[in-house]
Amino acid sequence: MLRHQLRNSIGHICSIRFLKYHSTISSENVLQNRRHKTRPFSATVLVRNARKGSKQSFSNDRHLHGGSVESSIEVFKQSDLQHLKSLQCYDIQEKVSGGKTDCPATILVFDIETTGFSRRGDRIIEFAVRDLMGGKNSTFQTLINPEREVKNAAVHGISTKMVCSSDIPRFGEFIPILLQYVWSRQVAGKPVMWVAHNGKTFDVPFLIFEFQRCKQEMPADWLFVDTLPIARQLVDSDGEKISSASMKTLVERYKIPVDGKAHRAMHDVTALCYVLQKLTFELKLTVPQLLEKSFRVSDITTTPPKK
DNA sequence: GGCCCTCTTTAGGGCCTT
Repeated sequence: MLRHQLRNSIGHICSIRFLKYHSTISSENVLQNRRHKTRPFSATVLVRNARKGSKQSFSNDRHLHGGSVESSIEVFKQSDLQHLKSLQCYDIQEKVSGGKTDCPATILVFDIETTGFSRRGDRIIEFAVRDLMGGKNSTFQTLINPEREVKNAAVHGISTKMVCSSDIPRFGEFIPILLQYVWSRQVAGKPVMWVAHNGKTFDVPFLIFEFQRCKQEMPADWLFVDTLPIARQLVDSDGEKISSASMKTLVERYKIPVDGKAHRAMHDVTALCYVLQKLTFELKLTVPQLLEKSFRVSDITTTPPKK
């Protein structure tokens, strides 16, 4: 039995366990040859200040532009982390010593906040991602300027005033920052596997439409995994399939001690990291099996967004 | 809007995401 054990940056102690490595799908199968190496994330993007006509520099350094772009955000309390550590079955630190693992993909857990549910009519206003491998700069989040009123601030607490500002990057300005982040995390010869809850019908189509609006193409070697259909395979104590597979239900099921505000992107990303760990352990899912369940942008049916 | 389930498949309703 070969285990893939990953470490994320949640206090450097969280782990994810995948049982039974018997891949029928290899990195080479899912990734076109690339020569990326893991690099420090130091994206610098010139963004024109629409109001002042000047140029500003964005990077992933902490607390830039009024906190709109941040890294390494801690959401869970240390006491809660100790509780979670006690639930682990092994010591992840040993398995990732040397900073290398045999995991066949770079796993990026992500979440977005939007102005609503319509992929065509609404826009992304916040993006957060966490590389399960952890380490320095493993997290990344930013507000995004939708250039329109935010009418659902009651849901996530993100107001029009917070995002419709010249110092908040528009999505087109965010894309090169995102690509630089991914580039800094991607391991040579291995694919990037994006993970989101209900990603196939929400997060990923939103990303696709935003890229289309900006006339940009998403990298062909990006794969996506939706945890919602996976979670729907869970059964309750009576052996019946669970009636709800929402994030709220899963957080309660696994007794994940969340802190902070739900429906903020990084909060939900951190919760999903724990859910993914518990989910894959309970269903005995390996990373190769997750890769087999993954889909590509080309698998999503889309029509051009309305302008 | 896509997916899943059932009282179904020539359909309808609920879930899930903000």
